[in-house]
Amino acid sequence: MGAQQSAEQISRFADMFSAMGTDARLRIMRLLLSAHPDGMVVSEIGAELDIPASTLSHHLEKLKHEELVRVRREGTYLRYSANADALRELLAFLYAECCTRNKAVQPERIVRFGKERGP
Amino acid sequence: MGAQQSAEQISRFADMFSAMGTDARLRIMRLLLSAHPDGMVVSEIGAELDIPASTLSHHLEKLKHEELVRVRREGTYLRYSANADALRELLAFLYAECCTRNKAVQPERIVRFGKERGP
DNA sequence: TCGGTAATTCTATTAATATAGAATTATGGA
DNA sequence: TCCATAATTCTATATTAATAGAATTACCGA
Repeated sequence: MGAQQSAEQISRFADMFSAMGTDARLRIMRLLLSAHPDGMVVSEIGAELDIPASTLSHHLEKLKHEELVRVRREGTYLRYSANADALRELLAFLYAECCTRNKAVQPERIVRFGKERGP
Repeated sequence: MGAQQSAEQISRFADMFSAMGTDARLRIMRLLLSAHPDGMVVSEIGAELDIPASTLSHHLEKLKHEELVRVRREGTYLRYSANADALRELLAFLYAECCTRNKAVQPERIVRFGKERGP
C-alpha cells in the first residue's frame, strides 16, 4: 500500500479537518450522516439546525469544496448528502496515523464506548 | 452510557478538528505521533518542519488548548508529545458517526491492507 | 550572579472566516 | 408568460486566525 503521504495529501486532509472544524458544519455533517444515504434538502437542513439560508449555503459550499458532501438537483430543490468515500478516507488517514504507522492508539479502543480499561 | 452527544461534546470535537485543520498543525501532530510516546523538544520540531519559533509556539499552544498534545519541562527544554487519549476520542467519535450510528462507512474499509476481509 | 540557550509572550500586520440581509438566479406549475 | 418557492450569489461587517520579528521570561551551568 501507499508508502508515504505526499505533501498535497496531507494538505488535503488538513482542509477536510478544517471543513469539519466548526460547530455549524460538524452539525451539518452529523445531520446528513443521520439521513444517509438519502441526504436532505437545503431547507430541511436549515430548518433543523436553525441556520439562515445564506450562511448555510456558504457552509455547504465549503463542505462540497472539500468533497465531504455531494449535491444533486431535484426540481427546484437541492439535495445534499454525505460523501461516504471521503469520510472513509479521512477515517483511514486518522486510523493510519494513530494505529498503523505509529502505535499511539490501540485499535480495539476505538470502538468502545466509555473509558473502562482493557486487558 | 449516554448514547447521545451533548452540544458541548460536539463543539469540543469541532474544536479538535479545527486544531488539526491547518497544514502546519497537522504536520506537527504527525511528527509527534511518529516520535510517540517520547515526543519531541520544541527546537527539534521547529528544525524539522522549518517553522519560526514564535509561530510554532502559537500552533503548539492551540494544540495544547484542545488537549491534542501534552507538554512537560525538561530543564531548559519543553518536550511536547501527542495525547493518545484525545486522539482516540476523536477517532472514536468519527468512527461512531460514520460506522455505528449510521452505516455510511463500512468498518472493514477503514483499514486498507487489501480486500481479504469482509463479507 | 552572570551568560547562554530555550521557549514563550508581546506587538503588529495580513489574510481568512463566519455571519447574514438583500438581490439575483433557477425551476416548475398555473 | 408570470408567479411562487428554493437556493445561491452579492455585499458588507466583524471576528478570528496565521505569521513572524522583537522583547521577555525561564532554566542551568560555570
